[in-house]
Amino acid sequence: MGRAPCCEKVGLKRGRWTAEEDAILLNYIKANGEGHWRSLPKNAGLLRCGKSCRLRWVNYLRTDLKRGNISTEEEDVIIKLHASLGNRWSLIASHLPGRTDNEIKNYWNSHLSRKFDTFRRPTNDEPLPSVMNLVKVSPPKRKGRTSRWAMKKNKNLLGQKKNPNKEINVNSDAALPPATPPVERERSSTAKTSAEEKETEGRDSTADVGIVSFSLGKGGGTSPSSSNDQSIPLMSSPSGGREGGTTLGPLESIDEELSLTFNDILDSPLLLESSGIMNTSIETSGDHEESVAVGSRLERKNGVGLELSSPLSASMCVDGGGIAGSSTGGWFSCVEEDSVNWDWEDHVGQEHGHDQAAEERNGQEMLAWLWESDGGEWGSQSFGEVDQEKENAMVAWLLS
DNA sequence: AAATCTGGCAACCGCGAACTC
DNA sequence: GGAGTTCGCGGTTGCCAGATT
Repeated sequence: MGRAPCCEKVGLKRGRWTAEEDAILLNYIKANGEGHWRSLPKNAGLLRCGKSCRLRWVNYLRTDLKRGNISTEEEDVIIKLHASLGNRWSLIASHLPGRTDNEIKNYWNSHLSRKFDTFRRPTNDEPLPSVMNLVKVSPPKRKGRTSRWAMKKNKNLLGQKKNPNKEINVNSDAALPPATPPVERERSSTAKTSAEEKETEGRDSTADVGIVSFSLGKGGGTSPSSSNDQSIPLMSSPSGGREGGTTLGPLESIDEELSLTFNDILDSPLLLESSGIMNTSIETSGDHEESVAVGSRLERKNGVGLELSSPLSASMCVDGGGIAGSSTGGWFSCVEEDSVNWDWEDHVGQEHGHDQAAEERNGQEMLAWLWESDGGEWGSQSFGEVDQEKENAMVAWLLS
């Protein structure tokens, strides 16, 4: 079915909205309510496309919009939800009252995706480095403007400058936001500033290489495992570490306190002093421990699989019921974004003879395992505690 | 002081789903 | 049930501020 243009575009104004147009639109919606976007411009006397009016309202004029910085808490939510939901900005925005999908999308594209690019997954053409270098090498010096983060930093140091030529508010009505104001995303916490500084430093200077170590603690526990005894907790099972199996579900179900965000890693002194080697230790139940060096070796023993989806998150699964030897040890990824997802199977799996057929087999095994609840069918036990793990795994697996 | 360059963000575009008649 | 319309979403574009050369 074809789609008619939302409106006649001839003679319509485009580009930035003026304060006057904002006032007209705002007053009209106040009087008549939102909706009927197609007829709204005509009724309101605006020479704008209905879609444009809607967008302006949704992204800017709505009175319930939160103005100002994206807080670190919001940023963490964005990161986690993006890892879980992907680029479903409207869904992500629905978890952040007062934030619009466009705002979040822009924030992700301009702030967060760049961070993740640092840790991007190697392309097929690129050989997997024997050591995962987490520290950026200094790029060629570039001409032109520095990053806005650096600018903000400078602003903080030098004092706030005025922004002289932004549009003025059309009236004094407090309900009417200024038209296209400068939105200063001053970072609100010292931790964030610290991360930004690291980011800037990482770009502008040649970093020495150090060692990054962290451990995967089961049930929220952190098990110091690296040679320098420094470890930071990665995401842990929301169910808290039951003997015989730990599976991470979708990110939203993960205990906030136990999840490691990208900022946590960036903020970690471990990264600052890093040499690029990530030593990952998994302590599953106390009776055995697995250690892998990220990017170089992945040992898969005793049915333990590890998938480090990205430096943002790592998930592990412990064989507890019949999927031993699975070459898809990481049953699902909490990160859907390809550029972010560091899929062990692409690299390590080959080393271990991983192939497509095996992957399909494992998918079937996964299904079989999930199906084989005690009652033999879904719902027979209404997913008690024992099956919650499987349910989570199934949901994540299907999402992936 | 001018030119160059880049990041950030507002706005646009096109598609598909949902809705209406 | 089908055609037309509206809405909402995600990707992309282009303007602008301002640091650097």
